[in-house]
Amino acid sequence: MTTVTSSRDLPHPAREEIRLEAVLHALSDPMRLQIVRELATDGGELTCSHFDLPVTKSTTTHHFRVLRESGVIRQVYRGTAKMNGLRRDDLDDLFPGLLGTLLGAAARQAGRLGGA
Amino acid sequence: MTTVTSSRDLPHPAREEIRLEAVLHALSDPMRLQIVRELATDGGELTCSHFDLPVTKSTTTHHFRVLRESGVIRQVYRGTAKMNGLRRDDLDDLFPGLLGTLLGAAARQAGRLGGA
DNA sequence: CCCGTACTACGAGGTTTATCGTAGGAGCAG
DNA sequence: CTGCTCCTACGATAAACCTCGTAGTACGGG
Repeated sequence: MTTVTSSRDLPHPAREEIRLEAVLHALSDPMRLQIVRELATDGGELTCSHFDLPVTKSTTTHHFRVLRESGVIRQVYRGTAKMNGLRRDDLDDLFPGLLGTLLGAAARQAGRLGGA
Repeated sequence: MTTVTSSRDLPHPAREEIRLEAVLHALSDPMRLQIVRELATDGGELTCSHFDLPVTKSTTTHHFRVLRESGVIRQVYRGTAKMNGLRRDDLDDLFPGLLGTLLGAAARQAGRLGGA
């Protein structure tokens, strides 16, 4: 049972290699924070093309790579599509509560800025 | 009772102007994260010169300014010294639990990397 | 008034970053 | 095989960032 999901493989940092500074830097970009927020509310995996960001496709690819290389998301090919998912398990293990608090803070700010 | 602490005043963002992205960006630099960690463990106010960072004085000034302009710390002159303190009240109000979780994550990583 | 201490302002250098456009590879439907 | 869709790689550009050194300001002590 070799469970081949795809042929192309993408480099991810191991759990112990994830650095807090890199995670914070990754999330300090509005575009990337938005991506992570959508991934969190969905809960599962989303394709790159699902996101409708106000930047070109090239730039979107760049942001996804920053998120992956910092250890925030996991990316895997499925056919021609590339699925993206939060590394919730790893992040919660390394930094308990961080992801949740961060998402809460982002939601709070979004409500404050965009809300009535 | 005019409680004049100093003549020079430094520009701080108001509480509602503090942006999560700016806070995360400020804390994504190892030097600044270190500063914030020391300020947190101390609890009170510390002078700039108290910190012994592996960079020049100019660079240290720069980092303190980034922290102030992002709303993470409050700076005030007291004589020739400049006192630095965390804006715990404002941050806790805007982003409940964020500062604590962030400091916890930083401590955890420091223990993991530097510890036995 | 002069000097020392504490911090800043400004400019420069080198790296990183965000963004784009074009060209191209990998998989799937005919 | 042909085409289509999804995504990537590369190069370019302009902005931002970290770092430094030098010169300078503000305050307090003698």
